[in-house]
Amino acid sequence: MPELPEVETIARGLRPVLVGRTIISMSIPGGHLIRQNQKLFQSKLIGRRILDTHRRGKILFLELDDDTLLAFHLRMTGRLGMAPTGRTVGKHVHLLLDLDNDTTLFFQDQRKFGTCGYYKAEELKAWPFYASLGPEPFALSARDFASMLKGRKGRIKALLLDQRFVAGIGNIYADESLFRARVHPATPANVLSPNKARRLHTAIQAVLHEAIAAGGSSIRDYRTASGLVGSFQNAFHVYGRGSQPCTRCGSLIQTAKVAGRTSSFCPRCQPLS
DNA sequence: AGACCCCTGGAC
DNA sequence: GTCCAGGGGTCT
Repeated sequence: MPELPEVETIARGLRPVLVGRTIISMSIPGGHLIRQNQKLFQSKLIGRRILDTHRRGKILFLELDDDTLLAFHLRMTGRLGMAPTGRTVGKHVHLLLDLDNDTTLFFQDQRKFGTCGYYKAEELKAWPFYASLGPEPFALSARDFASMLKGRKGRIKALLLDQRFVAGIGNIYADESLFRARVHPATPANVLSPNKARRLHTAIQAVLHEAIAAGGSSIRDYRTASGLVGSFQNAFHVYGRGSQPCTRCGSLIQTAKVAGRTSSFCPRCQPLS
């Protein structure tokens, strides 16, 4: 599932092949997943040059040359990739942007949870989800993180998954960060000791950095912009490892629903204090 | 805080 | 055939 490291990997992979290219034609098979009127969408995008790519939380942006942006949210199974123009890309393709060098950017999404939206830069803050995003994890100091936990009675796992609290973390990286910090996912945020809060902050940044360096985690669907699998799934300690032995202590990894999500943790390394 | 919804396909 | 995966929206 594309979370921060996967979206960052895609944004970096697309940058060298998209920057400077102009959109010369496009198609919207099926018409799903586009947040705006299709004709309007089409009339705005043809002729636009792509200036850069960037990521905010789990959103991937293409910056266009008239101070507008194309925003992709890949949700569960969304995928962005490049192909020679005209080549059949496969099933579940919802948007094709043909570029001026006989390549095509495609947006594929088996489960159709993903979205694509077109925004004027100054109108972006009118998108409620974007406007309410919390800080980027790498821009968050340990001190600020600790103070954000104060007064939050909810469970720490729910908070990590809340994009308004901190942007970009999903189920995989929440579980892996909590394991590394030795914090139980159901711990109320406001009872975390200063020491544990600091460990968790360190763990989040380390896990995300390592996952980006590994090109993300490929459980099933995720691929980089050039179609490669990531490798961070090989470094998982808890995610998807229910009833397998803990890599640290050998206890069996447990699973439980926390914040409506399957959560994997080591009952011995991550005691509920 | 939890339930349901969106959607498809893999596991059983 | 049933269950499950889960990001975000919405409703209770």
